[in-house]
Amino acid sequence: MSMDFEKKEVSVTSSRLDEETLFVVSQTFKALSDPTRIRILNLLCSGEYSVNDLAEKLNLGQSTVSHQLRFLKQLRLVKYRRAGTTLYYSEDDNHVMNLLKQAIEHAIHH
Amino acid sequence: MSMDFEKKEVSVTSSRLDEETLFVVSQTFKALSDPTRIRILNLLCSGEYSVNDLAEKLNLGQSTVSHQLRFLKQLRLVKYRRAGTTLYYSEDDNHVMNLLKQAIEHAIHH
DNA sequence: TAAATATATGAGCATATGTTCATATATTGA
DNA sequence: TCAATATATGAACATATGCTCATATATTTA
Repeated sequence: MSMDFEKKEVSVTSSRLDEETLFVVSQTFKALSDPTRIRILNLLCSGEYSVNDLAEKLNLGQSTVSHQLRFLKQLRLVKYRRAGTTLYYSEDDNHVMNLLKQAIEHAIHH
Repeated sequence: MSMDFEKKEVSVTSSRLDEETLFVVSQTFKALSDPTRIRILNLLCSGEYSVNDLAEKLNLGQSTVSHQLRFLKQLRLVKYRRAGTTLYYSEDDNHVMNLLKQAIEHAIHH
């Protein structure tokens, strides 16, 4: 039925976390820790959207969306394609989107 | 060799996120967005530890660890067992621990 | 019951974060 | 080139966050 996601145990590579790994991991989760960013990423799951599209659909200010997209773009979680003066944003990190989807599924079904 | 973790696509149940789901998801990721909490949870992957154990092993203040454990306990990510005056903390949410492990694996191997 | 040990808690502080407002920049078409 | 449209940016502000210090609480043992 295809709403399955992985429940298999994950083995731990290293118990010690080096500084860089710690930073990357915390930054990744920080990106997913804000409701506005979650809503943006969740919408981008369903395709491309311009900044104004996102702002309208999510009822947010244009500036708010733009700031958050800059944040997400900096972490390479989203990318954009230009068409005239319009920028169409889309997801750019399957792994992180998968983490988000897992958390959403888990939250909904519990 | 067992350091595999899931890479399968996850399907999306709903494009609209209700307030509660949004809150739960953001809180979950917020818990994982701080280096100190990541280090604590990562250590708890390998078993039980008292507050002082955690503080020593991670070179943190006792109060810092206690405050963070309260945070994690409130979200039911950890639980504890009492033995005299000592409280032994351990993980209490396989799903969230799995999210953390996936992110760590991904960060290390990229 | 008092001392020792382990942990929890609250206040205070510095820093981080997210939004808003105003404005700058960039692209297109007349 | 100028106006229109879309987006980006920076400053300012309120709030959230995480750590430290001092102290409170709880359990055990003498």
